[in-house]
Amino acid sequence: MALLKAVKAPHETRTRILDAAEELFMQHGFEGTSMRLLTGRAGVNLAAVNYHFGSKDALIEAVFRRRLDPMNAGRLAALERLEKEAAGRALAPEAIIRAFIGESLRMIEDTRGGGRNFIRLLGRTYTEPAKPIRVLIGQLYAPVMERYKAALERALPQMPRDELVWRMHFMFGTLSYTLAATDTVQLIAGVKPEDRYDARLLEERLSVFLAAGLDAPLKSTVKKAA
Amino acid sequence: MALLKAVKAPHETRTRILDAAEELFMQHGFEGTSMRLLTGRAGVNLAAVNYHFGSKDALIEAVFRRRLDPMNAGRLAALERLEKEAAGRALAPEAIIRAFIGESLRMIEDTRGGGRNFIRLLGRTYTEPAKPIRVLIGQLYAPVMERYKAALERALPQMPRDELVWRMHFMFGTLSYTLAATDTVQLIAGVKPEDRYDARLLEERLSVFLAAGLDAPLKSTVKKAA
DNA sequence: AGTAGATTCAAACGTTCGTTTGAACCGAGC
DNA sequence: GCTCGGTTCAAACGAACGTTTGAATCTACT
Repeated sequence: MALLKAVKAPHETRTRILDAAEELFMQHGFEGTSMRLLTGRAGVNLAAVNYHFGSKDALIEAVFRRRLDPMNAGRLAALERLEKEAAGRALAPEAIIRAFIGESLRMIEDTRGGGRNFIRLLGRTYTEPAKPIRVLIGQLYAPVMERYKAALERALPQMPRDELVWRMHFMFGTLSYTLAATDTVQLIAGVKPEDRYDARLLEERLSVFLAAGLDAPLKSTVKKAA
Repeated sequence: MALLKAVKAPHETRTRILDAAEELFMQHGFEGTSMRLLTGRAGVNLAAVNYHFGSKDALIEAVFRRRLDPMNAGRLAALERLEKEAAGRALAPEAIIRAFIGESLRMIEDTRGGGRNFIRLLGRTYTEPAKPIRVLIGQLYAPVMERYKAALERALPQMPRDELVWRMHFMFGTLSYTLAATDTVQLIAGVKPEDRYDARLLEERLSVFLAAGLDAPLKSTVKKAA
């Protein structure tokens, strides 16, 4: 029957390539990772990437889709769960923030499944110069961002729309930089190594920091400097 | 006499190369920018980069040093000016933040001199995978970071050192992401185009947001989830 | 005018890149 | 037992890469 076909390791080669790509793209970037290095690490033939994915660019897209689609679905689900529980009452901004960042942070504890590799790769990619990748990321994120923007607008009805959009940018920047750069460019000494991958602690620190920034009182007048 | 040599355009070729590199590295990344594209844009011969800088890597380093050395010197000077004015009294955290980010933001208004290109390039580079570049950036920033960390420790004596270091990371991430990604990954729709390069407005928004996050009250106990 | 040093130039160097090719291999279905 | 679609393989493709070369050109000083 159709149900029984391909029992063992249905897409093993595909998966091995995706896993190796995740790790190597994170370490060396897209252009810095050659097909020979990648296929060597994955233990597959050089031609396997082009056979299974078509091209290197298509592989990059597949790497993102594999993780980002469920992650963003999780973000939407978390927000809806939150709104259901609230049953019409206003949501606390910090709860919305936690729903958004929690999904990323939980992946950073996943050392086995390679989720951490992906999260750090993702953080890198927000500032990626290559245009097709930027467009892809933008497309994959657009629905989530719209949804969270709407939720925050309801949670902070008194805040001007302009200001809220900027603060969302700030929040998003903090998250992506924290995920991507804390263990690469060590600009500020003093982070305890054991705290670096403690997702629970990081979620606490981030959400407290971000919630305060998001709720910061507006200065009604821009003070004029001398 | 030795004083009179090379009167007109002392290092014109060097400067043209640095300017082109700044722009192209920002647009296409380091590996995505070939020497042929770069020298073509600069209007110089293909061999000029190797003649004047030695190698592509050395050019990259020169690009950063040209802007980062004076920028970080400016940051140190701004902080010292602040402390001198305070004459021993405690500094407001927000003032320290403004001293730090102001130096970057002023460059983003410099469309003529290419400062904006560099600032955006810099934002990209914090998440750069290539190790030599990470090391270089770390070296160039280390003294400034130590200095600002000390200043913030004095301004916020009640805050645990661990927490402060993380919050500095968050702040730095927000700044670099904001500078790097505002017009590339437009994840959140709604930013008015005319506000995007208004350094004055951006400094207001950023410093209010960051100061609130930095000052956020600590949760004394990490609440336990079910 | 002549020369030495610095700079520019066109051309080529060897290497590595992503991709393609066509044969070899595999496991299930008539 | 044989065939056939799916997959893997070694080998090669042309293009693009960073760098080097050696002659040509320019500039400043005797």
